[in-house]
Amino acid sequence: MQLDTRQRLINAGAHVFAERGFQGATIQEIARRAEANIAAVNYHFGGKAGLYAEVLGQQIEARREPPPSLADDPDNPAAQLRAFIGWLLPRVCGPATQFPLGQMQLHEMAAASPVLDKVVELLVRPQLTALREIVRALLPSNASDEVVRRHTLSVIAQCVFYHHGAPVLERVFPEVLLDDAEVAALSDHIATFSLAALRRAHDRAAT
Amino acid sequence: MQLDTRQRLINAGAHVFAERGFQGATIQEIARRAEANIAAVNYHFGGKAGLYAEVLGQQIEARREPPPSLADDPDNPAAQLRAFIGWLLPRVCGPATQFPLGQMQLHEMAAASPVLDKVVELLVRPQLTALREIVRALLPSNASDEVVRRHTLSVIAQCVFYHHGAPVLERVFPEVLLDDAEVAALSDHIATFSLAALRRAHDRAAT
DNA sequence: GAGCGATTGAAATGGAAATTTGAATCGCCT
DNA sequence: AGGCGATTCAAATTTCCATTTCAATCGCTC
Repeated sequence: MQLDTRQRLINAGAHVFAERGFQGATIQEIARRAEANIAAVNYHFGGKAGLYAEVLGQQIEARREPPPSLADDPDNPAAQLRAFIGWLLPRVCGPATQFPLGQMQLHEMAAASPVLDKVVELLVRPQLTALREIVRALLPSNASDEVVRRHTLSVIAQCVFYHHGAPVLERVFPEVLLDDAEVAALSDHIATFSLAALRRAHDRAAT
Repeated sequence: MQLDTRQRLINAGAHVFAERGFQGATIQEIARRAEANIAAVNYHFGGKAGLYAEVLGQQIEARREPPPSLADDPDNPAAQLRAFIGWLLPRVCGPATQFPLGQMQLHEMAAASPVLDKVVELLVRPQLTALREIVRALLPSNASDEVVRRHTLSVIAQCVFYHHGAPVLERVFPEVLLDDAEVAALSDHIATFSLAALRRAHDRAAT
C-alpha cells in the first residue's frame, strides 16, 4: 500500500538528511525521492527545518527502548556488560539505511545544532548511565567516579568507533564487511577485551 | 610581521573550514578574517575548492612526523604502546585551534569528499600500520591477522573517541576539561586498560 | 453532482553565496 | 619618473536553492 505524502516525505528526508546532513540536503532531492512536489514540504512542515525536526523526532521515537541495565541481573555484571554491548553495537553500526539516526548524529557532531542536545538527552545519556553502573559493579568498590567514567568511556569508545570511523575503515580495510555475523563477532571481541581489562584492574586493587 | 595575502587566506581558511566544513564555510567569512578581498580567493586558488585543497595540503604537511614504531625498541612492545598512545592522543584531541585538521577530518567523515582519501593514505594508514605491529608483538605469535586487527582497532577507538565524541562528551560531562594534564592522564588510562586486555589475551593463549 | 476545505503542481520570487569582470593600485626594474 | 606585470578592489553576474504564489485537483459532505 502507498503511504501518504507526509509520511513519504519523512521517510525520504530520513535518508537524504542521513546522507548529506541538514545543510547539504536539498528539498528538491527529498521531494524527488518521495515522488512528491517540493511545495508539499512547506505545506506539511512549514519548511526544511520543520521536516528535519519531524524526521529526528520519529527516528528518536523509533529506538527509545531502554538498554540492558544492571538492575536486570545485579549478580552478574560481566554477563550484563556482554548484553549491553550486544544490544548497543548493532544499533550504532548497522547499515545506514536501517538506522539513519546514526548518520544524522554524525553530521550533527561535525556541525552541532540545537537538535544535538535532544539526541544527547534522550538517547546518549540514558545509555551511558546504564553502562556506567555495570562498569562500576565490575571495578573495585572504592573506585573513584573518575576511574569509573574513564573505563566506561573506553567501552563505549570501542562500540561507537565502528560507526564514526566507518568512512575511514572502509578505505583502510575494504575487505571487512560489517554484516550481522561480523557485528556479532565484534561484539564478542569488545566484551572480552573490556572484561579482561576490567578484571585486571579489579585484581590489581585486591593485592 | 605581516604574512602575504595568500598565506593569510590559508590560515583563515583552516579555521573556518575546521569550524564549518567545506560546504558550510563561506569565502566571505574567510576573506573577512584574513582581511582580504573575496576575489583574492579566486585569484590565488581558482576558487573555494582550490583553497580547501591547499589548506588541507599544508595541514597534512605540518604533522607528518612518523609515529613511534616497534622498530624503535623491538624488545619492549609494552613501552612502545604507551609511547604510541602518548604521541597520538594529543594530536587527535588537542584544541581545535591547534590542530584544525582533526575538525576538518570530522567534517569529511560526515560528508566524505575526495580529499578524505588523501587524509587516509597520508595520515591514517601509516599510523594504523605502526600500531598494528606493536599490538602484534603483544599478542600470542599465532594470533590471526583478524585478531590483531580487532585489538588494534580497540586501542585506536579509545584514542579517537575523545575527538569524535567531543561535542557529545562536553554535553554529558561538562565538568571534564581536556587540558594537557587530562590528556596525559587519559593517555595513561588508555595504555593501562589496553595492556591489561592484551596481556590477558596473551596469558589465556599460553594455558 | 454541487460546494468546499484540504492537498498537489508548475512556475515565480527572493536571497545568499560563488565566481567573473574590469578598473585601480602596488612593487619593482630600468 | 615611467612602464609593466602582479595583486587588490568594488561592483556585476550567475547559480543554486528555499520559499511563496496561485491555479488545478482531489475527497468528502450535503
